[in-house]
Amino acid sequence: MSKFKEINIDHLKLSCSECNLRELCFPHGMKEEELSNLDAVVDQPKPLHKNDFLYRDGERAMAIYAVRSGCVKTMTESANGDEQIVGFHLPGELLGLDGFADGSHTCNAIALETSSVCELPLDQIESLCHRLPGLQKQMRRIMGKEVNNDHKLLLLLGKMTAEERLASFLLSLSARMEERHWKDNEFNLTMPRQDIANYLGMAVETVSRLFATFQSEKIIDVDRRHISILDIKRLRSIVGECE
Amino acid sequence: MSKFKEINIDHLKLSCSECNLRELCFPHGMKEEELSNLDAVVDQPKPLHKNDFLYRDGERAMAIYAVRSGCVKTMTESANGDEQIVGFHLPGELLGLDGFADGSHTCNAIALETSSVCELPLDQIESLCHRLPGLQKQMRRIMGKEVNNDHKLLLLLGKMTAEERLASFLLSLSARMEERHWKDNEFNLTMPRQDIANYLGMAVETVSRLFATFQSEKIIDVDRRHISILDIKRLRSIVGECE
DNA sequence: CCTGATAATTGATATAGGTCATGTTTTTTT
DNA sequence: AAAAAAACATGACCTATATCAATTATCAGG
Repeated sequence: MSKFKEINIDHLKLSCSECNLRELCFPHGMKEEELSNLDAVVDQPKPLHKNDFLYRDGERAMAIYAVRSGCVKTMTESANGDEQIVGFHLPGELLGLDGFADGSHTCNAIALETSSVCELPLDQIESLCHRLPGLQKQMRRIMGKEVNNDHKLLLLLGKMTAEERLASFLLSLSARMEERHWKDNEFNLTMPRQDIANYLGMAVETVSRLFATFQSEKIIDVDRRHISILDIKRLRSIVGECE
Repeated sequence: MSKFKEINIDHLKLSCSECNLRELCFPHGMKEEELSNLDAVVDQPKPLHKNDFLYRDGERAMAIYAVRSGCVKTMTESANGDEQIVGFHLPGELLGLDGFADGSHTCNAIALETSSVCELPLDQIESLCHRLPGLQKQMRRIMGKEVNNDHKLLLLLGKMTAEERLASFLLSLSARMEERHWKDNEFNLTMPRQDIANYLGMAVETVSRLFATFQSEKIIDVDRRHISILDIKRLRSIVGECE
């Protein structure tokens, strides 16, 4: 038995000003006194478990969300039932902007593993943005980022080969790991191959085969969901980036 | 010689409150007195000619733009030089949000034909949104729409067959024609086949062949750039929408 | 610790749609 | 009006990647 008392950290609210993700998240570029205003409205509900929905297509949009830990995927559904994953959201990344157009979400947000999120309620955003110019500006930046992200993905799906897509995916993950001051050459995939395949617009089998190829070419090392990037230059040259 | 005096309509400013596109554009949902505030800052520079750039990738973002007449395409460039068209913007539709992330545009915006646009200068947006809650709300709606649009396109590129893509494209155009109270079953394409192909992630030849197939099946009538939709139900069933 | 279920790999085969080549029509330039 | 250049169409062929099938590895629950 531990001599420490067990406490339920679910109910411990971590303030934005103390959050180590603040530079990636809502608070980016905000002043100290603005942050305390933000803290007052940001809620942290209990964590999501694997496969829990954060929100569903068609549901009324109540908030925008920031991932605090774990990973959340967003996916659109088509008329005839097939789905396209449009994003994997890592800690510090935001989601829920799809509800801005007409007040209802247009995609599903599902936790890939146990994850906690922070909520910024929509009904408070208006007044909050009015009081905090920093937040207003950050909101615009966030949306711009989302749009740019989507554009990159459109380019990937529209113009790249399967090999380029997977290389691009790994590079994107690596870069985002670095942003979080985590190891950028060694990380775990939080999603199954199926989800990677769906996101990149190809078949699972192709993902498997490409992982095998990259491994045999000593570009990466794959152990189940654990990825080590051995030759990032090769990855970059595959997607066509000059050094 | 005409007995009427020639006037340069380029310098005639049409106010937002009088614009017949106002319900699709910035003014949507705004009150009468808010509109006059909007009018005061919206600029209408001289028209763009075919192939003129409205803005370029990397350029500092100065404004967000609304198409008033004509059509403007936006395209992203990849590291290795290939391009993906991410949108065709019809009158009343907005563009330029890609500059919100870090103040610089990340795509090129090019006129497909002689087009005029209205500009809402970025440096005035902040104070204007502060004064006009209606604009603030509309800005959010606009961004949500952009995100939803991109998601639909991701689904198209990630999951649909060439046939479904082209059908989907025609249906989207038709719906947008209707929004503008134009004929929704008969319209002219403003873009060459090459651009359609690029946008839909396929080869020009495939676009040509599919137009021919659709025509032979009496789904549409194609005469060069003129499209008549003969059987919209068939188009809907191709993309998998139930009636 | 087993056991069915899920996830991942690997091989064989098929095909949607790309690429190449050629011809025609339309548009632009001189 | 002629020439050059785009834009578009159509046929023949090919390839990247999907699909199908079978096998192995991993995981979640009793």
